Amino acid sequence: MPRSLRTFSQSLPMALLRAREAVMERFRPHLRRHGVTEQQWRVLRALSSVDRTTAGALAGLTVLSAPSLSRILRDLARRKLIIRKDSRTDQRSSWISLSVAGRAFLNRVAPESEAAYDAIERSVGRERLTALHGILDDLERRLGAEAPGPRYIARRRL
Amino acid sequence: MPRSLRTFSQSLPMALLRAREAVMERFRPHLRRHGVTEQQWRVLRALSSVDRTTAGALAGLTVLSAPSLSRILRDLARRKLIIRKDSRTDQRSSWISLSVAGRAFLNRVAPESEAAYDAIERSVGRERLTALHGILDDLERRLGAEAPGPRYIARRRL
DNA sequence: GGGTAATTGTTAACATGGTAACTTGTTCCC
DNA sequence: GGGAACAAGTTACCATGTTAACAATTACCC
Repeated sequence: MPRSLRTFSQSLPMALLRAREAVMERFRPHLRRHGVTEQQWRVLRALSSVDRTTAGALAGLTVLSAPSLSRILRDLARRKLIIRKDSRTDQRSSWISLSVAGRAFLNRVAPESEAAYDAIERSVGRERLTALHGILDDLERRLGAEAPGPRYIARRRL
Repeated sequence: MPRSLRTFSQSLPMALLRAREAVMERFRPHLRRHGVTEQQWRVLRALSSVDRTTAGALAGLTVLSAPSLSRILRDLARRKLIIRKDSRTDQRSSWISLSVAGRAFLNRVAPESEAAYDAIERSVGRERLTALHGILDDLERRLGAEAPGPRYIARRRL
């Protein structure tokens, strides 16, 4: 087996991509059934944990680029799942929060999501999942410290 | 700290996404400099390890959807980095392989990629990386076995 | 062997992701 | 307090993701 071959299948980005793909397979069906995309769901989930926030902070939390988030927020606002309210202190940005309908939507979908997650935990094992989270967090910390680049938005943990 | 909040930042899909993002940050600059997208690079890398293959198999290896791959192959063929040759036994598909130019391109870019990977290994630690690969593979095996869905293309390892 | 079903890959249509450019507003700092 | 640098968000553009429909070929199986 030539070295290059082993390298490709063992490459970290591919391994992370495949793993994430395998996990998302378990969530996509019911997100689809409820009519939200994966990214929209990320935004709603993030909003469910912060009372209110700005677009920039949301972009960091959800790992979405500002332009993508901008469109997603527009659509979610159209569907009345979120509310935007102008900031008084900074007219460039606005406060974003879940609407009552948005919170109701989350409460409707979240249980299925939890169930899927529980199934994953049963398949993989709690201790292995815990170990995985630990390593992923550590990797992120060790790699994330450098080369923030321009217009970097801190992807701080909640 | 409410439970939902902890759940979001600890969700496995988000953790995998953030980790992959942190890793890709180290590769994007030089891919960009060499004028290939992340997905094009995945295809070239996969081709570098298989002599020749079909579109379906490539889709599995690179975790790209068939339509996306179809476009990418068209573009890479236009740039003369790959070669397509009709199969004799099955006229629906064709054999895809790197061209000489494609191989030269890989040899030019791969060293930088290797250097980035080495830097990651130094930051994270070899044993931690090995452990991570092990857990990711295991997770994939445990989750991937079920629900293949229609038109499933086996994402078998190299 | 011949009709039906399944497979392979492509194209089309539309939503999304990312980069860069742009607009507007804010901060800095002299 | 005024001009330059910076920051937040949106828009424009192009590559990709996704779903469906399609064409061509092959496999099934009666």
